[in-house]
Amino acid sequence: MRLPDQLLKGVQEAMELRPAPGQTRVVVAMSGGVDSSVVAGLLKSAGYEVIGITLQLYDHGEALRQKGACCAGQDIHDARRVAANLNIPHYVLDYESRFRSAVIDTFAESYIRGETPIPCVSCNHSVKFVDLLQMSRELGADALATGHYVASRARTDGSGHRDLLTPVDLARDQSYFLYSTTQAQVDFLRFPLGGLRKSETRALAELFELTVAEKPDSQDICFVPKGRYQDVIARLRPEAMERGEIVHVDGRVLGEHDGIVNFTVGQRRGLGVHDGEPLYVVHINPATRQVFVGARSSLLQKRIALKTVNWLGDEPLRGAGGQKLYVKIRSTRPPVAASLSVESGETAVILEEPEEAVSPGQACVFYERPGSGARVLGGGTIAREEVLCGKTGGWRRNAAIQLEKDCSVAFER
RNA sequence: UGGGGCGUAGCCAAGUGGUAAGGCAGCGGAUUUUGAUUCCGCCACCCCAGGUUCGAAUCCUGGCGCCCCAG
Repeated sequence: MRLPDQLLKGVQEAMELRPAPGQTRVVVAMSGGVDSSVVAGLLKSAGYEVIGITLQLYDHGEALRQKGACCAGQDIHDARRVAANLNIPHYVLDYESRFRSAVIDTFAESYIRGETPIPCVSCNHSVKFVDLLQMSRELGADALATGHYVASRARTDGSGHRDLLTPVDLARDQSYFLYSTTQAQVDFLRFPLGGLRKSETRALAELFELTVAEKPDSQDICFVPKGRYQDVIARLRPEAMERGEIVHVDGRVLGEHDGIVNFTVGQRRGLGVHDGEPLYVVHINPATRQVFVGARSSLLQKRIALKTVNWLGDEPLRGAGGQKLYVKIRSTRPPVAASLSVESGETAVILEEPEEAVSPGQACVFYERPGSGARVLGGGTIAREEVLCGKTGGWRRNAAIQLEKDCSVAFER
């Protein structure tokens, strides 16, 4: 099959690799899905020397037939077939133990701490962009390409670095999951789908006659069979399933729950308690196993403290305090205006308008502006920094919402 | 054992003769490469038994249960 010259030229330009494609070796991270398969096809068609690598990340037994997963069982077969059809070398690497410690264990730890983790983030910044990237270098590759819907572009300041950008197809934007990618990793990575819409990718898959052309998009956590992540945690850290109180922010105990693992800040359903108006999880205290709930309005928050911040801006993070930017605190909503605060080593974001359900453990991702082609300036993990009131069991946050006047006992920062 | 009130889904609750609002909780689905959110859909023959009526959750009678006031 032959692709339009314009498309191939576009791919080459987006890759921004020095020698001609024929002298350039690119490793493609192939998950077995449509997107990364199309990337392999595109690069091969554009003349690059393509090597496909698929990571085997978790058990190939029970998850074998799971739909919408990646990186195990059927998906590995799919990737292998695609590579064979495209006539490119393909390797399957066993990263199970690495994945278990870097992603699955971390995932469980986070819930134990009363947070809501994003396994895709830790997978990207550990296994994929550290181990796989290292492997790519060892294979003599000039770049590692993935099927993520993000873009990147060489800077014009002569630094030799690249910027991470939001993609054309904002409905598919995956930059939220890639904020922790370091500058060095960004420099080596390429994202050939950043300029395409998902529908175009599907069309290309048809054109390449890929067996995965109609495969459904992946969904849910890849290593969790049947979407019950609680089961995974229960096996790893049973203490996350211990019962505890469900407490209204005004101090009333409304009921009991079956473990803090079942809750995330901002959650409404599945609480099992009622109070006339809808109740949302407002705070989780892992030490006492209390889950605090309250009205939707008590979820509003303007200041977001961050930890483990990754900064991709021009000047060092230290000097970036006060910088205006846009942030996303969840993957599926457009970024909102905010400013950066860097004080005595602590990074926080001050939102121009309060947001509800800022969930600790989730990501706060920085953008220079809304829309496509915007620079991703990094991001951080949303930290827990609430203050509990020992006296009444009531709760307040940042003094912004004062529910109790007599709060004196401040702990867990 | 005098007086008064009440009994509608798991909870709150509207409906006083015309064929059961709404909210909370729950369940199902859509959306989503995390978790959530959001959205859509589902969810009662009205304490029981008789009676009046073309027709009763609504009226009458009798039960049963609960609450309050009084002593």
